[in-house]
Amino acid sequence: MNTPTNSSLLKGSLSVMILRLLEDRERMYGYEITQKVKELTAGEMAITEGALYPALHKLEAEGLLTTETQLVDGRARKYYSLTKTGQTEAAGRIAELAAFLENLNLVLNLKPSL
Amino acid sequence: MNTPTNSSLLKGSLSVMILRLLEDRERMYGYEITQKVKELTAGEMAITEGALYPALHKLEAEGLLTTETQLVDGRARKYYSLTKTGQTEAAGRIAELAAFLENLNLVLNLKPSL
DNA sequence: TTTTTATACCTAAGACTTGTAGGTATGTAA
DNA sequence: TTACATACCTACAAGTCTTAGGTATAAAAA
Repeated sequence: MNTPTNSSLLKGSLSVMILRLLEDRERMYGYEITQKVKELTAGEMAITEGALYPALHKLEAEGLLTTETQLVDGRARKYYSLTKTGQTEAAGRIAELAAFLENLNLVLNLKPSL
Repeated sequence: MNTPTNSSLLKGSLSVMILRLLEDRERMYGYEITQKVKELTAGEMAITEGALYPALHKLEAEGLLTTETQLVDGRARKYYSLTKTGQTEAAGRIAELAAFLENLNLVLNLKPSL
């Protein structure tokens, strides 16, 4: 397994990534999220657990996520899903981030390098 | 003057925006940067001065920027330019951010909404 | 003439997110 | 039996940003 090149996230993006992943899936558990992100980015992006779990707990406290714990192969998994409020909020926050990224690109004016 | 819709930045992007703007320009002063960002984003993105000036000072302390103060119309302007080190570092940090943004898009998998 | 707006710089305090660095525990492979 | 993958967690420090002030000059509006 190769070491991720991007060790740090842009602060504020993690919770939106979580919400976006859960928009497309019924439910996910924490460890699964870390693996899915690695998979989607070909190992280039790593979600640290020290950031992930507090983020999940905060989204749950905000009422955007609900949990159900399940025992699989003798190990406890905590599945997270979007609440109804979470679905609405997710759409809003994702749109907000998308708008920001468009503006960021306007400022950066990056030339296509490939 | 319309109120910016994006009140918050993705933490970490500001310094790269500054470096990118200075890549294309000999020199800029703080206030000019805030106006240029507004202009480029049609007023949607606002750089707060409370974030901008500390960021400029840090980049200068890191040796990436140099300053020259000039009096224009009775008001002092502090012009910032990239140092030689700054030019190298700018290229690196911009590439790093671009790579991160690509990975972020892979995770977000945003559908074209317009 | 006085007040407001635009220009132009600055800092302090607090909120918030993240990385580092630990910890616990089970199942499986070496 | 040792290491690795799975699976959860927290405390602390570092860093960036927003909010909310401050100072000062020039020009425009009231």
